[in-house]
Amino acid sequence: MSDVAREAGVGESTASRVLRRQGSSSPETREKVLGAAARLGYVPNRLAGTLASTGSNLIGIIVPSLANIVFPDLLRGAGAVLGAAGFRSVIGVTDYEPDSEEHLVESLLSWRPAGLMVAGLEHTARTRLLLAAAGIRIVEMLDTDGEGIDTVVGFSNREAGRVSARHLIARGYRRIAYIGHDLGRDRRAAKRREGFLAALAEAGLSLAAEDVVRTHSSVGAGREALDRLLARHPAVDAVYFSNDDMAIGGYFHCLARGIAVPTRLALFGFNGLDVARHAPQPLSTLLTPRVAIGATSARLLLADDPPGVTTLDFELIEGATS
Amino acid sequence: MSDVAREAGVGESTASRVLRRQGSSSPETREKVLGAAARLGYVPNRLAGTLASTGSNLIGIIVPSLANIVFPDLLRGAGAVLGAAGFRSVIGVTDYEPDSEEHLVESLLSWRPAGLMVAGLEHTARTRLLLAAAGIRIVEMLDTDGEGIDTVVGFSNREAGRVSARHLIARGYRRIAYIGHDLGRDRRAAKRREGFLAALAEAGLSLAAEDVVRTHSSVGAGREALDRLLARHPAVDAVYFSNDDMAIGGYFHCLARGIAVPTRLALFGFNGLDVARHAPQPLSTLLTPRVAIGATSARLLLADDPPGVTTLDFELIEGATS
DNA sequence: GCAAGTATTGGCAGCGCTGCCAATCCTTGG
DNA sequence: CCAAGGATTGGCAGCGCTGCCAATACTTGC
Repeated sequence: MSDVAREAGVGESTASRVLRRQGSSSPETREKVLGAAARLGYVPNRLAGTLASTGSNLIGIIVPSLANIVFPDLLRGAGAVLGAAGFRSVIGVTDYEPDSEEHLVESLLSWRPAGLMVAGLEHTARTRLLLAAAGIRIVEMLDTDGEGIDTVVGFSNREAGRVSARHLIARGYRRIAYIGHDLGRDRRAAKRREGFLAALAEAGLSLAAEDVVRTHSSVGAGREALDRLLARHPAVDAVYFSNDDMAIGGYFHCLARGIAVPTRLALFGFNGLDVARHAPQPLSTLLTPRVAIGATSARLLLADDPPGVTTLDFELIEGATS
Repeated sequence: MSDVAREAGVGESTASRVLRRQGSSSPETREKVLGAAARLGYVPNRLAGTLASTGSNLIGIIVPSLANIVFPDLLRGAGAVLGAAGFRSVIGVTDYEPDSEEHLVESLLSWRPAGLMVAGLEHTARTRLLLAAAGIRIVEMLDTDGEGIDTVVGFSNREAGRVSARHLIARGYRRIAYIGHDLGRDRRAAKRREGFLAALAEAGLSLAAEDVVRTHSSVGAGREALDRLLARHPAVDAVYFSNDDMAIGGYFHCLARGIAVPTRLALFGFNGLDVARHAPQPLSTLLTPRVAIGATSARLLLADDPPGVTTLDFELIEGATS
């Protein structure tokens, strides 16, 4: 920057002020500085800028995965709001490992971000400590079943499970099964299952069958799981899937095997993915406002409201598979 | 850090050395410093660290979108390699706007990243200038049809289009249509279409019909486009889609309307998405090594090989829809 | 027991910028 | 024409760390 100042024949502070369009400067000075900067191909150094001033324009965002479109959707919503406000996102992917999350929090914090967004409420004790002590706004996303550190934006996964169960029960299904994926790591999916079981219990029912794969969720896994489950429990009349990826797999299995949906077997998912909504029979599922949660989280991160919980609820999509 | 040094009763440089596990230090000193750091809840400041030293551990990654799983896949591959090497990704999303890309490049460059990864070869003149002058490794991903700035990792989209056309021709289809999405912005999709048309021409054929939606690609758009196209051109016997999202939509339309695939109508996509491969009839498509491209790009970014083009080719999936 | 290493340590400049404050210039009103 | 007040400008410390170098402590071989 001092090169630019010299080239423009002005002081460093003046150059700095012009380049940041902050404070006052005469039009001629501005022109001189901008011209010099352009001539020299000057690219500011935000490291130095941020170090010298107070706040950075970096926002850390931590998600468990990028393989499931849910999280890119979240990033998309957040990125749009942050980008428009001149902020940049630094992404960390935990792979659903709490320890990995802890490292990422440390690592991202060392960049002195203006705020941190993280998916979920479950963290290691040290992660919570780091976040609480960071002195920046923390937003936890996608879940409201538990204690937040600062700001929380999402919905109740337990309630999502309950709503799904009540829907199936109301439709008359009684031999209801569950098909899920790695629940030890995906805590939100586990909460949905809990809520689902609780609502079944309230109706005097229990799970007719269950198949939980060890891998992460995928269409293929859902398809295979349903095949397995029906082989063992042919009397099942409805299946609740841990998410739409799995449910679409189940739906494909039914199409392939000529299993009538929903007369012979009902299917219910979670997320309201684009592909699920445009299937020949739109999948019955819960639409989650993922992009909106990302956007709202970003907005709250940049605002300075008091800590609190913002609920952006899911919406029941009746579909044609239940 | 000076607080930590004081608390530990050592000099700043010693503390710095211990905290970076670099250079030599006695076990006792190390213990003292680490203890002090833990007691004080010390979080290093990489801004200062990077400013004082030479290189940062930030890598800028610029993609056009997060709505299509292709790009999260790319990020996933890159992130895994980068994360393992202690690097962090700063993401920018251009929304397919070259000007937006230019701003992002500037903005990311101001963080003095150790390298920059960007999807595609098409940039504004100024973007190319900025990238070429940045003095860091630049990797352009997903396309090899054109001039790269430094390192290029991907495949030929034009060739992908050609291969797809030849496949359909070899299968005996002659009244072939194209269904695509916003080609002005998605240059790679446009190149595939070009290659496709070129191969048709080589066989003495031309497009029997075409429907290009203005929006970005989606299952719903593909479904509607096929409906429209068949209404106007019922004789079409095969459709090449701009990608699997669109093709899946087309497939769903066929299922819903009872159109026999591939006997009455063949469908061909691009990308080899999970959902497409597990459909009742696996979609005929080209599988692109997106995660591998991300990973390879990251690896080359961190290595210091000479500039060049690395081709990671797509693979023809015969599927059951052609 | 001593010189010649080798391991360990601390001091300090400086990375490139911004914030503060003082200096200078230009208006305006009387 | 002059003083007061605002606009514009420049100098310089310092953000928190690392790299360099000199100083000190400990080994080893003979």
